[in-house]
Amino acid sequence: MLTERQLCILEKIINLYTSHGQPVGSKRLVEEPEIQSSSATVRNEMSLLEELGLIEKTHLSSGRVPSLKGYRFYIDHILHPNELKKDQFQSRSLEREIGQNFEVMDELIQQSAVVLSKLTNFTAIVLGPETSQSRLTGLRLVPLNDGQVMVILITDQGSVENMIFSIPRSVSSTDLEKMVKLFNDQLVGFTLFEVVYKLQNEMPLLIKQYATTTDQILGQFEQVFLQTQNNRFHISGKSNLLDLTSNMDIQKVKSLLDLMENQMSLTSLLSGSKESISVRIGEELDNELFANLSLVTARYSLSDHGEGILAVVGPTSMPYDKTIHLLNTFRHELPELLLKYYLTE
Amino acid sequence: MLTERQLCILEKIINLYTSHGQPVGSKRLVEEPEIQSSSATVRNEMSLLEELGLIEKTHLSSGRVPSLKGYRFYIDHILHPNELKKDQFQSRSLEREIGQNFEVMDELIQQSAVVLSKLTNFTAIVLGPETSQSRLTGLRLVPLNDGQVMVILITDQGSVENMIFSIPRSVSSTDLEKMVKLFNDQLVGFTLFEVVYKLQNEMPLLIKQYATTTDQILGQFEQVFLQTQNNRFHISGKSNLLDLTSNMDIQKVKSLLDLMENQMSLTSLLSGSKESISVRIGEELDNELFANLSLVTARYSLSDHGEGILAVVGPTSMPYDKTIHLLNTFRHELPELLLKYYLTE
DNA sequence: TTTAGCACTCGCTACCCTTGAGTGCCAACA
DNA sequence: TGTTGGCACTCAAGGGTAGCGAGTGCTAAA
Repeated sequence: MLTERQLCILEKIINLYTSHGQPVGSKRLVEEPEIQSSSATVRNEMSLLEELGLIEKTHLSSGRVPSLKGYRFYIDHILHPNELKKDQFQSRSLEREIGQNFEVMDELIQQSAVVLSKLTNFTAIVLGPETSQSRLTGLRLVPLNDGQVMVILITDQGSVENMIFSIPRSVSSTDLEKMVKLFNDQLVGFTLFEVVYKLQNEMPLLIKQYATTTDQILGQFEQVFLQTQNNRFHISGKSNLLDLTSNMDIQKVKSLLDLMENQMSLTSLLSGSKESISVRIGEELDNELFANLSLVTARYSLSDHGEGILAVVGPTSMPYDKTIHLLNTFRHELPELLLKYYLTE
Repeated sequence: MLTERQLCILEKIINLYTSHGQPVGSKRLVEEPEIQSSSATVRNEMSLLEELGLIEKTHLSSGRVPSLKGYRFYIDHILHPNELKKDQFQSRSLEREIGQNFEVMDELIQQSAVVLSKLTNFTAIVLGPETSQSRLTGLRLVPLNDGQVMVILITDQGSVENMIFSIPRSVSSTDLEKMVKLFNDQLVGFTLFEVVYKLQNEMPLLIKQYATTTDQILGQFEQVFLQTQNNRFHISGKSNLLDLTSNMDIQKVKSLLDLMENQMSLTSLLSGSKESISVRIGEELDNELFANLSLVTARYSLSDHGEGILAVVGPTSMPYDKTIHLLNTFRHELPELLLKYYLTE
C-alpha cells in the first residue's frame, strides 16, 4: 500500500501532467503547497513510484509522466466515486445549455453530443436509447410512387424510424394491405426484439394464409426493423481529434477519422464495457489507433425504455476527474430531459 | 502568344509537378523525350515563362513551380475541351462501379460520391438535383403520437422528404384533415418553388374559410418545404483532406473539417460558378482555408428535373486533366442512371 | 539562336557545442 | 531510519556552421 505522501505525489503528477502536458520533475512538485518535503525526498518517492510502474520517464533524465498503470490506479483508487456526488457541473444544467425546442428525440440527443464536445473540447459520441426493448406502438405504411412504399415505425420511446423500399411488381396492392393489417394486429405492443423474432418465425406461416405473393417482401420488412438499431449514433467535435494526433502519422489519423464515420466500428468500441461509467485508457482499448487516446463511457437508462451511451474520446492525458464528473451529470440529466419531452406516458 | 516550345515546357512542368510534387528544374525537363533543346535553352525559356508570371521559384535557386496564373492558363488554353471526348474513364462505367440496388435516389447519389473520392483520392461532394423546380406529386400526412405528425413530400424527381413536427393542442384534428385535403387539392402538381409561394400568399386566405385554428401550423408546413432544399449534400473522403493540409496549422485544418460538415458554407462554396465544368484554384476561392486547395465542380442536369453538382476538393497541384475528365464522365453518366432508375415517366 | 561552361545561391543535412532541467547517489543530519 | 543538501551525470532542445547538391543566371563561343 502506498503512503499518504506517495498518493499525494502521484495525484499531483497526474494533475500537473494532464493540465500542462509537460513531464513533471521534483523541483516542480515541491512548489505545490501540499508537498512539504524537500526535492530530494520527493525524488526518492518518485523512484519508488517508478519501481511500482505507476510513473515513467520519457528519457533517462527527464521528469516523470504517469504510466497506463498509473492512470488506472488514479482512477480506481484516488478518484473516489463518492466524490461524484458533489459535482460542480451539476449547476450548469444540461437543459439550459441545449435549449428546449425539439421536434424529435434525435435532435435532443444530437444537441447533447454538441454540448458534451464543447464542454470537453474532445470528441463526443452519444448513442440514443437502445430500441430493441422499446415497444412498437404503431406501424404505418405509406404508398409513394408506383412500386415504392414508406414504412414508418413508431415506438413508445418517442423514436420514429422510417425507411423507403421498393415492392416487386408481383406483389398485389390488396396483398400489401392485408399484410399491413396483419402486422398491426400481430406486432404492435411487442418489443422490437420480439417483433424481429416474430418476423422470422411466426409471421411467414400466418401470412401464407392471407396472401401468396409476399415472400420476397418479408425480408425487406425485417430489414426495416433491424435498421432501427442503427442511426442511434450522434457525434460532435470530430475535428478535435486533430489536436490529439499531432504525433501520429497521417495515415493513422485518416483511419481514425474514417472510423468515426463507421457505425460498425463505433459499436464494437462502445459496447466493450457494462459498467455505468467506465474509463479505458490507451492500450486497454486494444486498437492501435487509440494508443494515445482514452475512451470514457457512461450508460444512461430510461427506466424501462432501454439504455443509451454517452462517450468522450480524448487523450490518455485527459483530465479524468472533470470528464467523469461531466459524464456523470449528463447520464442523469439526459434521461430526465428525454422523459420530460417525449415519454409522457 | 507563347511558342510551341514554351507551351510544351509549361505543360511538362505542370504534369511533372502535379504527379511528383517536386519543383521542376531544367535538368529534369531535358530528360523528357518531347524536349529536344539543351538545358540552357530550357532555362532561358523558363525565365521567360517566369517573367510572364506562369511559373515561379520557391526560392532563388530552386526548380520552378506553376503559379496560380500558370494553372489558369494551362486549364483555359492547353487542356482543350474537345479532348474531353476521347475519355479514358468513359470505359469504366459509373454504373459498374456502384452496383445497381438502390431503394432511394439518395443512396445512388451518396454512392457516386464514394466512387468519385475513391477514384481521385480527394474529397468528393455531390449535390442531389435541385428540388425547387421539381413538382409535388403527393403529400402525405401521417399522425404518429398525440401531437406529432409526419409530413411526407413526394416529388416527380423520385426524391422523398419527410419531417416530423409537433402540432399545438389547440389545432383540432378535423381542421388538420381539412388542411391536408386542401393542400392536396391546391399544391400537388406545382413546383416546390411555386408551392412555397402559395404557402406564403394564397393559402392563408383559403384556409381561413375552412378552419380557424391553423395559423401557427402554416409556418411549420412552410419549413418542411424549405427543408427539402437542404439534405442534398453527400460527401465522401473527408479524411483525404489531411493529405493536403500537412503544412497548415492545426486550427485551420480543424476549421476546414468543420466547414465540410456545414451545409451553409458548402452551399456558398459550390454555388460560385454557373459553367458546366469549372475549376477554381487556391486564392480564386477567396477563402483563406483554401489557399492551397482547388475546387473542381461540374453541373449535371436531369433535363426538366433540375440540376445537381459534382465537386472534388484537391490540392492546387492536382492532376486537373484527370479530374476534369472524371467529372465530365460523371456528369453525363449520373443523370443517365438517375433517369433509368427513378424517373421512368 | 543555341549551347557549353562556370560562378553563385540557398535549402538541407549532419555535426558540434552549449544550456538547462532533471536525475541518482552519497554523505551528513535529525 | 528517514530526510536533506550537494554534486556529478545525462540527455533533449536549440543555435551555429560547414559541406553537399540541385538549380539558376550569365557569358562567350558555335
